[in-house]
Amino acid sequence: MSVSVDNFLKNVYLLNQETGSPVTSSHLAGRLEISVAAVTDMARKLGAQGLLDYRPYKALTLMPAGKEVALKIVRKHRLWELFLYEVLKMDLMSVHEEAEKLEHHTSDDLMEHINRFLGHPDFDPHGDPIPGIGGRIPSEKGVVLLREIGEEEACIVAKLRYRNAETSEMYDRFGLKKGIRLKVVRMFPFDGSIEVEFPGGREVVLSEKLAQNIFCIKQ
Amino acid sequence: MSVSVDNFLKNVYLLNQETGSPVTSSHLAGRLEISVAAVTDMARKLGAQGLLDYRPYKALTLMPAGKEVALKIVRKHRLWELFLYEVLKMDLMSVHEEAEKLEHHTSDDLMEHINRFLGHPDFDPHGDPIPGIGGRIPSEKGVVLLREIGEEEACIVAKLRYRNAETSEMYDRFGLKKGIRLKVVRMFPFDGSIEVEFPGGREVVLSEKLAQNIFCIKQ
DNA sequence: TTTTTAGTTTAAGGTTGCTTAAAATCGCTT
DNA sequence: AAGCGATTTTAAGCAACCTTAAACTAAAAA
Repeated sequence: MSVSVDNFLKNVYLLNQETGSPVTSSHLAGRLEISVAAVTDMARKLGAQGLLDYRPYKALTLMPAGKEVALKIVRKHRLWELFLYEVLKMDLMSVHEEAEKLEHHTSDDLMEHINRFLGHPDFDPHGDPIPGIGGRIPSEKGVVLLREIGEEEACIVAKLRYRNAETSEMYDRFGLKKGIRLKVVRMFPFDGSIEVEFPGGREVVLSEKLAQNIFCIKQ
Repeated sequence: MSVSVDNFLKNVYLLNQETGSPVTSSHLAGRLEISVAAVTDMARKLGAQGLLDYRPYKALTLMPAGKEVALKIVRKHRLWELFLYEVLKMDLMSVHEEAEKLEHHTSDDLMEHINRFLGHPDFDPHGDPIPGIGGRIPSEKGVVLLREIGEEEACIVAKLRYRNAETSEMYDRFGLKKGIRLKVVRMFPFDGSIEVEFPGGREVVLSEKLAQNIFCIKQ
């Protein structure tokens, strides 16, 4: 499997997970930062290999073999992220970019050494589940979007979705971290923004766009 | 820098180090397992970029900028090898192949995190020196080829040069390891083979070809 | 139903890094 | 000094992955 193929399949998987909607060529092209034509090309090729269900003008769906490849790469990505963060003490902001490269050049054997070293973890430092070798995904019971928490209710941040360097920077700026306790003060239906209270009493308004990447567990 | 460019420069450097003789296109082609024509192509390209001193029909020499690239890759390779061996407890036989891939996809920042984690080491698990960031190479004072040791003299193995999976397997088979004590029993000028005694009295004859990869320190 | 338009596919072409095969050059031997 | 064998370069071409631009489709709007 080449890097391009791996990345293609991985992003079909992730895009579908994150949006919950069918993956179109243009979505994927945007995410991979390549032309739509290049997506069509690759999709047809992977279709022929039985990795992708490709039918002209239809949404892209992973076939079982393709999903297996995707999950393996996601596993490697998330294990690397945790390793870089926990063991090498790298900045949470850099681990994504590093893992993005390493994931494609890591043998299964090396990955299992890292897995063992980490003690077979279930979640990466952003709170995302690490798929198992068999493809099983650790459950995130009770984890919901911040917007699902009612006003005046408290919650524990369980997952801060990585979008790009900017989101990470904003998390940092606000002091948002996995495990932190937040109280939802007010929701503003007008623009979907949410006011929360940090431990210590500091109150902050989070934009809808940012809040959509914040997951937590009701308390 | 692409992987191919990195590998090209690295192997010009290593080939020159190991043989001590000028690096020809065919030598390099053999080592990189690509055609001689491909070497010429790349050499001309790197010449134009000021990385390599390329003149038709002449031996290949690194220019300062190219040597810098080469040393950086060698540094990354050897740091990774040590890390995989010491921290992740991987097999000495596999670390080379893994490092061969990782070295090209590791940022300077990540590398320094690993360097720090390892305590700024000077030698990799095969005993090869790890170039510093400035390109300084830790000295290997007193390290000589096994054949330089006189008969009836003892020495400590300092370095077992990695050639391929087979050499590693042979080291294993014989029980050759960095730090082990050997006594040279006899040298056979006929075929260059060397008879050595292991701790415990076991005596073994090593072929010239194998012995040429064994370095040690006189005792 | 027809038209519009957003989205997708096809077509033609570029770059990188490789290949094989033919031509050129080097430098040694006689 | 000329020729020969070994090495290197040039030439032509291929596969992967990408591009832009033109042609096409599908599904919503008129």
